[in-house]
Amino acid sequence: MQENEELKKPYNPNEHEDLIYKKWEDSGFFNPDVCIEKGIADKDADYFSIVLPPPNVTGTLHMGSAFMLAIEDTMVRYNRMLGKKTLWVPGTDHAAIATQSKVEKLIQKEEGKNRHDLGRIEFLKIVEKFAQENHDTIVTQMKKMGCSLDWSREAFTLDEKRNLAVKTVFKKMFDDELIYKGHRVVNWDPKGQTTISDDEIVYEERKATMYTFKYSPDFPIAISTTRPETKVGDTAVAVNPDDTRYQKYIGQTFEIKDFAGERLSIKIIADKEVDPEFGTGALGVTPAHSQIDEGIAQRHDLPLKPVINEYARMSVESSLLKDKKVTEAREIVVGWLKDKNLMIKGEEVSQNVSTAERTGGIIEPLPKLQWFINVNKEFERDGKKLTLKKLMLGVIEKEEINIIPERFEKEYTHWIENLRDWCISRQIWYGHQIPVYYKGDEIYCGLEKPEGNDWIQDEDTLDTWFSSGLWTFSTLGWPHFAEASRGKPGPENDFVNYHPTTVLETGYDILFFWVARMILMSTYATGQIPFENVYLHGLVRDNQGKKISKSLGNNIDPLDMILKYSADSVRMALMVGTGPGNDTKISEEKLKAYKHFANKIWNASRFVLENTGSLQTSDVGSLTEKDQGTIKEYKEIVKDITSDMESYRFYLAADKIYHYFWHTFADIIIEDCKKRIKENDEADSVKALLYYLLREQLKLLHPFMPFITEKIWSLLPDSKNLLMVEKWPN
RNA sequence: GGGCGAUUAGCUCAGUUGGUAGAGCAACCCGUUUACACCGGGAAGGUCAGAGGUUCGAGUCCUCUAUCGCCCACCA
Repeated sequence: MQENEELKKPYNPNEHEDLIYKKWEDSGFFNPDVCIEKGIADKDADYFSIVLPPPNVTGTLHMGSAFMLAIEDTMVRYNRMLGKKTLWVPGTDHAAIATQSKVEKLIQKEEGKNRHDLGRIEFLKIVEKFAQENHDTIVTQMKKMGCSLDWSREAFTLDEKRNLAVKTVFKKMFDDELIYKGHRVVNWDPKGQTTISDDEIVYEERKATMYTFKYSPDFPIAISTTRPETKVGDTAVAVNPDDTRYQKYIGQTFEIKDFAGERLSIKIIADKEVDPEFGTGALGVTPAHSQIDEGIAQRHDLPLKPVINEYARMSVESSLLKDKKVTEAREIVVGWLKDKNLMIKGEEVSQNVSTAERTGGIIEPLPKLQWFINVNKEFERDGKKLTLKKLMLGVIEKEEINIIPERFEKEYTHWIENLRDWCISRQIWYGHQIPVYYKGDEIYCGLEKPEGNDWIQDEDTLDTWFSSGLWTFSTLGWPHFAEASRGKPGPENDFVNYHPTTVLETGYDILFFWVARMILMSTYATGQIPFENVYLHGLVRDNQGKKISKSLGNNIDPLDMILKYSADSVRMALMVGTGPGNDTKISEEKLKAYKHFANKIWNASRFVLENTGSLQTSDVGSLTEKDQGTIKEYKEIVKDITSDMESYRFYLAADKIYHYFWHTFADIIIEDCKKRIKENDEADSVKALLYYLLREQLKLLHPFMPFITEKIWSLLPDSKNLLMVEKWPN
């Protein structure tokens, strides 16, 4: 047969995949407006919408991204085949500090310059070029994976539309006094020269020495610390109110004339947070350089005494310590204590050191004037008193949002309950500049710079998660939308047509960073939940179970794997058997297994088409009783698979269709039909059965293995439309 | 310190609501006038981490223990 000439050759995915993707793109069916226009989706049909978690433009896609894309594209294709108005919005994330610090490292290495050598405008040009290059690679990678994203709606977290959304939300929060500027001890990253939020800290376990000493010979209480250099900033010693050893000193103030060249005034206070069992049971309070101590200081009205500056150097007058790096200062203070016979002991302990996630810098808690989102402040909404925290908790408690797997709901709730105010200002250049303007003592927050020449905009930029928190609605046209346009097609009406989104699919590792913040931002700014379901996937590990990373040298590039095994095989290898919230191991054996499966599909299709000739539609009614029974059994499988798809059990659905195709259809049904063909027995029934089962299974397989199924579909004598817009069987 | 997950064949893992233990890879035997050797058939391999409990019935539910892993807190 002429039309099946292509099937005679072995399946070569590289030859077909790009061409098939082009066909899909040209069809316009990635865009729901086109689907409605062409009658693929009814204009009154349900919608299925999902935003792509925007990959960071810091780099290119890894196996974890491929996993995410496979799951999401499977969902999207399935729902499109159900006839829903299906929208998957693509985009990328500027990733603020991550991108900036990466570019800073690059120019330091290549040109020996830092960002200040270049200036804000010049530096940003380089960052933007870097971002653009990565963006382009990422887009290519997503197309290679077969993602049916609506490229006409592509967004970037730092483009103009998203900037408008950011400014609008900021102003709303500012006016509601949920955003405030405050002087507080923040996490300062001396390496990145910026504040970071609590969530951007990673703890590294290191060995340290815990020193126990007295401030002066006549000071009555010994204290312990791993950071003696900060002790020049102490203004109190806190003890537990019930600790009988120290009760007599509570309320007294001791003047210490010389502590490593500094004068200290130490008040003895009682605070129940102090653990009498730990160390000496007394805590030296350093209000300026510890967030816990800051809290104690506030309760007891203690003065703040900053002794470390932004460069992690000592800012005290003591000639011993002035301008010394904290690590040097530590040695100096230890030496001084030993000299003066004040050191009682030093023992080795392991402790968690706070480091900045993106730069690796050791965090120095410092008092700084910064912008915060107040998560505990009450505000009115529809006559009810709310806080952002309550808003975030409520939607999970009331089950407006369903998290899959369920166990993460507990983790989410626990995290919110312990949430502190979110520091959103960053001293970096790449990001959304804070929409606040100053003129003398005047302060103005607004979308545009106010009239008059003397207004100066706040130099800081926003935490990247501020803009990604708006992602579900900033990508759908908010704040520009009109309720009256519901049901009318076109991107300008997306917010009313597609929000709340149906599902958010992302890694469990960013549940707090991102998912929680989207819930906060969306419920606050739009009054709508951002999504109805959250599907969390796990990490992709290597076949030894190790986390995949460039530094470990076990990095697997999805593009290499696609080239070697096909995009369909990569997708299947990632999907089969990996339930939500579970990590998966990827190995070449697994990829090979699904490459074999693709080959199986190709060859079985060849066999069927060679034997069914120009048969077009299967007249299932004329089948023998036995063959009708086979189809009945098959339909049970379809029902089962559909129910798995509906319940987000893609890992099971993929496995079931794989097994049915190979071990029932190919191994049993085809083998049986071979005999019947040879004996020329019930030829019409055999043909109809084979053609029907092949054609139907291509539909089931399509969301998982879109390329090969679309290719074979195009070779069927009766394929008129693209398989991607065929109806899912029932 | 608090929380969560995992423990099933040599290896990697499935097993959705409790109903006679499954797949892939590896190893073993047989098969190539063939849709496919990127294959087919067959056989082998498991007191489902351990102990106790609920049940007519437990890999699945409950309790405890052990080992491994992750997250959160951060004891100064």
